[in-house]
Amino acid sequence: MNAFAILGDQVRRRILELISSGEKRAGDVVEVIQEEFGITQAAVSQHLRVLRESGFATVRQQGAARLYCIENKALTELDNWLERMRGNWQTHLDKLDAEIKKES
Amino acid sequence: MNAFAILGDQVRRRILELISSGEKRAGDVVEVIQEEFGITQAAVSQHLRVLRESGFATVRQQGAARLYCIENKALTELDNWLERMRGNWQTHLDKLDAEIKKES
DNA sequence: GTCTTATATAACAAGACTCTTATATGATAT
DNA sequence: ATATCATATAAGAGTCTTGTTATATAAGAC
Repeated sequence: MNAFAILGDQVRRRILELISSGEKRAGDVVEVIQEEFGITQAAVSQHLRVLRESGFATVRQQGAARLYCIENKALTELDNWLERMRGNWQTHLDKLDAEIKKES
Repeated sequence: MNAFAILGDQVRRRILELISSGEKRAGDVVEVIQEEFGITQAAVSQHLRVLRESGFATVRQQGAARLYCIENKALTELDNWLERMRGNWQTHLDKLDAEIKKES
């Protein structure tokens, strides 16, 4: 799965939001997601795994708990792509502008 | 499909790149995608449809051809989300910084 | 050690996605 | 009107995703 596909899932986006402001225990994430989406602990854990393996999140053990934290490197990839798209588009608009000015 | 899911597909991202610098005939898009991904005209047409229906692209008829163009509104949605994520993350980092300074 | 708590994994079912081939539509040319 | 070109749609197959239940692992409490 590529970075965009990872974010294609609503639940994963929400998890990222939850861990983006700082470390959260897996259990706390589960609690919120369960309330909001009504899915099982297992399902949430699988999403956490996807985020881990794709580099969107990092984990560390703390006692019996596991703390998840967002890793902004992956977000950067997305951002770069959007930036490039916007760039192309803008170039196009600029050309149109130039056309219009030439005509008038 | 949400905006992120739309971009989850490699082919669709490539199509967006192709039409981001200005209008392109469906046929021209098909040609490039076919060469790069080896899929049929029908498959490309289906992706174009997804992009159309999700608001990522607009079309207009020109003779027998249909011209596709990127619509940047949808990209904005993604951008906003990334911005917000980065914001949360940054706030978190700032807090850590403050912590460290207090300690030293 | 045994029990409990926190989390991950396995196996599988249901549904969504993305192709394919075949066919339809709609514009242009003759 | 018919043929052709450009593109879209339909129906179906295979695959991928995302859930579920059941179970495993691993840490801490007693």
